[in-house]
Amino acid sequence: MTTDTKARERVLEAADRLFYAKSAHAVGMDELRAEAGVSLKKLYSLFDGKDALVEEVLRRREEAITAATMKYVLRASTPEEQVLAVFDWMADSSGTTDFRGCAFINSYAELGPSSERVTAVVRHQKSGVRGAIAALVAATGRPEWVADAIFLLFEGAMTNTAITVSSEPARQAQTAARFLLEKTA
Amino acid sequence: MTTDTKARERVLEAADRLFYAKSAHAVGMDELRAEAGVSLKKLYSLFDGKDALVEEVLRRREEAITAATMKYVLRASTPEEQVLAVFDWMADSSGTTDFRGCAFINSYAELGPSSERVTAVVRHQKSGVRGAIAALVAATGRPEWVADAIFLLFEGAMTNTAITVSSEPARQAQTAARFLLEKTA
DNA sequence: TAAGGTAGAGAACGAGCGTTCTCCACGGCA
DNA sequence: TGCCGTGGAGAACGCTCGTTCTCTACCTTA
Repeated sequence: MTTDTKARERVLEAADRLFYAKSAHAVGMDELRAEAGVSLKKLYSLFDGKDALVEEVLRRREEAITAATMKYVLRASTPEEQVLAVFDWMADSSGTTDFRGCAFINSYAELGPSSERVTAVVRHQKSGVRGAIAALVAATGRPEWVADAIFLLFEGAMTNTAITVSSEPARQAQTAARFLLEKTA
Repeated sequence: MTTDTKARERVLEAADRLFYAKSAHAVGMDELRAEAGVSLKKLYSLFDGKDALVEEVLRRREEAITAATMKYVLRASTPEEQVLAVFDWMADSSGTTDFRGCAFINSYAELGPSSERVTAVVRHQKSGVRGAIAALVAATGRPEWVADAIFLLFEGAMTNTAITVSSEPARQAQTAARFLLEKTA
């Protein structure tokens, strides 16, 4: 049904926004119901409870973030600039006041110990990001350890842009990544 | 009273261990009471509720981590090796199976949105680590942006050693930091 | 020994949660 | 028009949690 698909999307959008902003355990199903504009009955007919909803939100966000970052990457012309573009995405994203860092790291911190499935989704996203950066770096002809370093700079900058509420860490990471690319040319 | 001091320390030690391992909201006050071997009455006579306990645990952990890391740093002979020693601490720490990454990032993810005080403690720890690394790097004569980069490598490696359950990220970050120091000599 | 105070064990309380159930209004169809 | 099924609103349920209260045993002291 189209109405079901739309309601589903409204729930996922609201859940993504609320879980990310307030952490999952701080968002009740009733608050989510109100935000999505559906009844509790429909909510539970669309999803198998809160745990399943959290997992689906994370999987959906993984796709959305990948797509958003790729927009920045593909806009760049040289392979080196493509690598550095991921930090432009981060700097722009952290400009919004509701930036809270990496949703996967956050979910791992909150739910990882109690949910093997959340842990699996988080590991999947991390290996995906690492692989994507590795591919971009490989296209520049640099060795793999440079990709490892840039991935870790990316991860460190994600958490610290959130904590410091500033895009500075994103720019600092970009500066370091540029240096690594230059000195390994 | 000595008995109060000892009970206090037992509670803090148990709280630190349990909160870190399972996240704060997943640990009940009764579980904590059992683990610390005190009565609920004593627990509430020693601390002003769970929120205050979480904050005190974080402050205590900040001191403990700083001291533990400094042991590694002071063991090294040259300024450059002192900088790199922080990654030895991380690699060794992540060897324990109960390593869960940075307790401050984890707490920020879980409690930051709902607790301004937790956020303040986390910011304090992050600026402390950043300042400590900056001081070590300054002692080597390198520019400050190198310190920024090494701090972000450190942060990224902390989360990813936990998620991947491996000390590889710590070593990768160390390799990158060594490269940065060499090329800015 | 008797009294009083202290501390532990754990019951009790109130709130909030995830989830299910009840009730009713409404719309399609014979 | 009368019936049935669908879906929404929100009450209800069972559970867990943080916090407080009650009761009792024990230790101290006059």
